[in-house]
This record gives sequence, structure tokens and C-alpha cells, in this order.
Amino acid sequence: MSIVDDRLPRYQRLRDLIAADIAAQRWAPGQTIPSEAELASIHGVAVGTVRHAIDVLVGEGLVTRVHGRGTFVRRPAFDQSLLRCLRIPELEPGAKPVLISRILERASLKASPEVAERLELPVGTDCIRLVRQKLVERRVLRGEEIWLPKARFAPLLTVELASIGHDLYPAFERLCGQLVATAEESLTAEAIGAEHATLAGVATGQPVVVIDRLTRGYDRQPLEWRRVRAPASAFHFRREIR
Amino acid sequence: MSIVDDRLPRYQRLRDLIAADIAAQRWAPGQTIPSEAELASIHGVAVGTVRHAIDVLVGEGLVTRVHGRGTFVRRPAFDQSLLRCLRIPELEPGAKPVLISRILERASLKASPEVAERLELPVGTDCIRLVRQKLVERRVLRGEEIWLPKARFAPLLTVELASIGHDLYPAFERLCGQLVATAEESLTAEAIGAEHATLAGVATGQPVVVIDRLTRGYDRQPLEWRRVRAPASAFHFRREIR
DNA sequence: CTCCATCAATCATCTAGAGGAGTGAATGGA
DNA sequence: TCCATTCACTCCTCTAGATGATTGATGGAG
Repeated sequence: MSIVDDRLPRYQRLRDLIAADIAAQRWAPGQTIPSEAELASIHGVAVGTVRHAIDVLVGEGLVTRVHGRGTFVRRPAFDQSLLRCLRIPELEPGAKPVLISRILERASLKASPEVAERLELPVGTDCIRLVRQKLVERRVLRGEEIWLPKARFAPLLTVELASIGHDLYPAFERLCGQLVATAEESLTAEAIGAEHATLAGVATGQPVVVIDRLTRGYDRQPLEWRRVRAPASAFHFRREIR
Repeated sequence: MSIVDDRLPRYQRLRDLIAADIAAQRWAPGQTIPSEAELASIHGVAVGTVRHAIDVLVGEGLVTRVHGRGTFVRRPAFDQSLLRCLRIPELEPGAKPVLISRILERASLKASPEVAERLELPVGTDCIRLVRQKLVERRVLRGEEIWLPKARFAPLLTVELASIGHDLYPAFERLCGQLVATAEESLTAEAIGAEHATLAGVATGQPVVVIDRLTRGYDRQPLEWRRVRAPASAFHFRREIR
């Protein structure tokens, strides 16, 4: 797949080798990779060079170091998702709100040109479409339309809806063996059309934020395309510029 | 101001020292700091430790390294601003659109509770309020309301409006000697009220994005609080999650 | 059983170098 | 004048260690 370029510095080549091993799931997410001393002796370089390579991987978010324990393959940080910028209404002070999800539709469909482009598939490829709401205490937090390539996610069509659960990514892993590695998100806002208003839980014409998410596996292929609509009033995003 | 903590590792202390010198404008933005070898001999540490300290500063965006030339004090990257996510309508293909700004109001006012909180000033402190539009070929791109502490920005009240120019931050520097170091931005969306619709160039009730920006100087004090409204249809933001 | 000291494994910090590679200015010949 | 070479300066890569800090497991004392 990815050939290591001899002209690169050693720490870069080492980074590529380790990254390839992670991609090949040689070490599962949450588990440690070999210790720095081990990697140094395996690859015949100094520990400093191994540290440099791992520094790069840490910067890229592929691994995390824990002092005294080891270096761990990291799961992607979905707590940084734009979806986390949707304020959850606090019903009772102190009570932890419970997020429920309700799947309203599940169907096998052919990829439209738009879906095909997003999922990087030929038009007409078999796909799965899920329509889902996220709820907090019976109130709609957001509405979601999800597209998945059927080839990878066929089990989702046949299992009981209840067994999918409220979080999709664990289900991807449990039922279909698909691990999420990265995601790209984009954000726009619009006045919601009648066709989406009910799903998002707002009145037609109200302002909503539209969050698109494309998740990719460790092989960099698209796994899921999702379009989310939520009331604009609930959305608040912050960032720092330096 | 900031006391260097002896318990911290050397590279961290060194980072703090260098950062303090940058904050004190000992080296101007765009200029080099002393070479790694020099810093090592000045502070009596190994070059590796200096490199580590500078690695941290690079990660924080305070400096940039250029191979063979030196390490430079960096200006903040405002090309990452959310304001850059506003699509500029392309009127003629190939033609580079010209951004014009028009100051509609300029006044000296007392800080309201909200303004005071944002600028971290006592309520009632003298401030300057600017109301401004950004235009592309006579079309409104966004509307802005800007608050500045009068103590730092008094010259802006008396100069000719034309001499402020289209970009605010160069004017801050040129006319008031104020350098922008960092900014915090936040984003929400709403249906625009009648009081802001004209400024933002949209009809009342249309969806707009609201971008708040607080800029700070190298002394970490707030310099400017700005609230921007722009048509939601023009806004598009992307990010990657790893 | 609980608490605490010990210990091995692991990452973190730091040193002191050698040699490589990119940059820009000075130099000198065509 | 123009261009290639040289050279000093800078950051970059890499080595081979020593020592410190953190963690989790183990085993003994109370």
C-alpha cells in the first residue's frame, strides 16, 4: 500500500512504518504499541529518533503517550465534533441529561450522484440510508440523515433496530467490524425547508445549522456520510486564533 | 508579571522566558529571535533543550522556524478566522474581488455591562464604538459592530475616517501602537432582527451567522470586541477530526 | 483484609556532541 | 555586468548515553 520513501529522514520513515502498522490494526485502538526502547532496537535506531517519530504521531493524533505506562493507539477525538457544540437543555439542575436516539427509517437504496460523490463510490452503488433523531427527554436535539456503503454495513439492514443502540460507531464496530479513524466536518446555516423541519424538531423557515460529516476508516476510505440539522439557537462554537 | 516556576522542566522554563520576551516585544513580529546555539549558551543549557523549548513555541504558534535563516516571531494567523469562511461572491470569473469597508458610525460611549464584561473593563469605562460594513462590489458581505477601550484607541476618534483604511488591525498598529496577538472567536446562528438586518444586508428574519471576536494584545489584555453578522447562505466552515 | 513500601517497566528530561542541509551575502572571474 | 563559487550562519537529523518521574503490580506488616 504505502511504500516507505528512502530519501526521507529516519524518523519520518519510522513514523510511516508505525502508522502503517496502526492502519493495519496490528495494535488495536486503546492498546499500547511497543515501548520506545523496543522500537529502537527493532529498527536499529537511537531512542531519540523513536521519540521524534512518536512525537509526530502524537501531533497527528494517531497515538497518545501516558507517562509510566506506554504509548497507546488513540481513538479519534469525537468530543471535538461540531455536534458537541449543540447545547443540551438542562431540565433539572444537576441531573445528567440522557441522550436517546430514535431510528425512523432504514432502507437499502442506490447512491444518488450526491451520495456517490461524498462516499467516493460509483453512482448507483447499493447504500444504506438511516434517518434518525437525537432526543433529550422527549425533545428533539437534532435530526440526522445517514448514508453508508452497503458492502461494508449490510448487517445493519437485518439486525433488530434496538440492537443498534444509541451510539452508531460502537455498532459499526460491533456489528460490521468497521473502525472509524478520522472525520471531516463542515458547517453551514439555513432557513429550514418543510421537508426537514419535523425531523429537526423546528418550525419551517426557522434558522438551523447544517453539519455534514464524512467519516473515514483506517484505510482512508469513506465509511459514512451524515447530514445533521439542528436549531441554530442551540448551537455555539468557540475557537482560538494564534 | 509571569514568574518562572522552578519546579517546571528546563525546556518549559525556557519556553516561558522566551514567550515573555516576545510578549514584551523585545523582538518584533517578523524578526528573528537569537539562534539556538546562542540561546543555549545564554541560558547555559544544551541545544537539544533549546530546540525542545522552541518546538513548544512553534506548536503554540508564537514562532516559526525557517531552515537556514532562523526562528521568527510570528503574527497571528487571521487567515484561520471564521470570517474567512464567508464565501465572497465571484462577480466576474477570474477577477479578484475587492473588499471595501465602510464605517457608518464612530462614537465615544460608556461601556455597557455586556461590553464591559467582554473587554474586561469596569462598567461605564470610556469606549469607542465603530459600526462598519464590509462590501464586495457594492454588495454587503457582512455587518460589524466594534468596541474598543478608549484609553488605548483614542486616536481613532479624531483621525479622518478615510485614513483608517479598509483593514482595521494595521490601523490599530499604525495609529495607536496596538499589536494584536491572539483572538477568541465564537459562532452562532439566528434569525436576524430588524435592528441589524440593514447593516448585515439581509431581510428581517433571514438566517444569519453571528461571529463574536475578542482580540487580545501581547499583554493578554482585550483590545477589541467585535460582533459580526452575515447571511448564513454565504457561510461555510470545514474542519478535520482525528 | 487493609495499608504501605518496594520494584520493574515505561515514558520524560537533559546532555554533548557530529555531521547534514538550506540560505544569503561576499567574492572573484568571465 | 553577470554568474558561479565560497563561506559563515542557521536550523535539522541522529547518536548514545544518564537520570528523573509515573504507574501498576507484588508482597509484607499490621
